[in-house]
Amino acid sequence: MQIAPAELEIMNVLWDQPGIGAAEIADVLASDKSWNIRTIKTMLGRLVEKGALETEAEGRRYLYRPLVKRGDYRRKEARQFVDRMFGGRAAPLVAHLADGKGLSAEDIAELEALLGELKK
Amino acid sequence: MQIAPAELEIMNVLWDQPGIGAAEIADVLASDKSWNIRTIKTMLGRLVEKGALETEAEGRRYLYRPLVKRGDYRRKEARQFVDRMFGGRAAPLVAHLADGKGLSAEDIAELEALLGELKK
DNA sequence: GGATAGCGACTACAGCCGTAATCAAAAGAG
DNA sequence: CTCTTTTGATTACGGCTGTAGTCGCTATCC
Repeated sequence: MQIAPAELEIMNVLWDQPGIGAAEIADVLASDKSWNIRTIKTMLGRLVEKGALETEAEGRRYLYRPLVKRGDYRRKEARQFVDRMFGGRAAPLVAHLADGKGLSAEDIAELEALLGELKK
Repeated sequence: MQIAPAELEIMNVLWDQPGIGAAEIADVLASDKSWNIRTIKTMLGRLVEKGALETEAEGRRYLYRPLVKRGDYRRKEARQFVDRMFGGRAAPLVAHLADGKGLSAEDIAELEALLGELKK
């Protein structure tokens, strides 16, 4: 399943707070996006159509809930991205992030811990 | 500048072998894509229009050469991707790749070396 | 020297995306 | 009950993508 960038913003809200309605989503997004509520509803409709969300009627409105797990989606996208951009090699990706100062000290510590895990 | 996935395939060929023509690109891609030469030419045209490629006339054909550096492009895309999918944190991305067995032993070794560098 | 093959330029077209407007129904305001 | 507001449903529309087809020109093969 294919989730467009703008749709992903909606999914992110719903992954954090499953089971809310269009208006609540608009409220959450209002802080950094200036999307018309219409726009949000259009994207909700498309996401339902795609099978990424399910709806539950609550009175005369819908509550939305993800059908796709955030982790699963991220995993799939991460692999696709690494394949497209780096021929499937993860190391160059990290190298690029590092190079562009995309890694905080915290990230580095976390990565070290991760690698420790992986070596076992 | 925005390079679409299919266009990126073309760019990858040209980053490896700058200064070749449409037919050569088609040859290189023939192994894993089944793109009509027309399709390739269309994408070349769009890439030139976007400023991602420059052309040099050689007789009655063009040779193409990237104007965008592979490293620069990758860096930008990597950051965008991490922002979109992981809220800007690189560690979760690597964790996901690891989880899905996207990391070879070689990758892990490479990452360790990288982290060693970064800690300095 | 006429037919053919290969080239770039232009055109096509459907599907997806971002961004919404319009519409109809229902629910609440008076 | 009638008017307004809210909500989902349907429709719009231009730009980007993937995937070519057509046109006109020129170099080349008989």
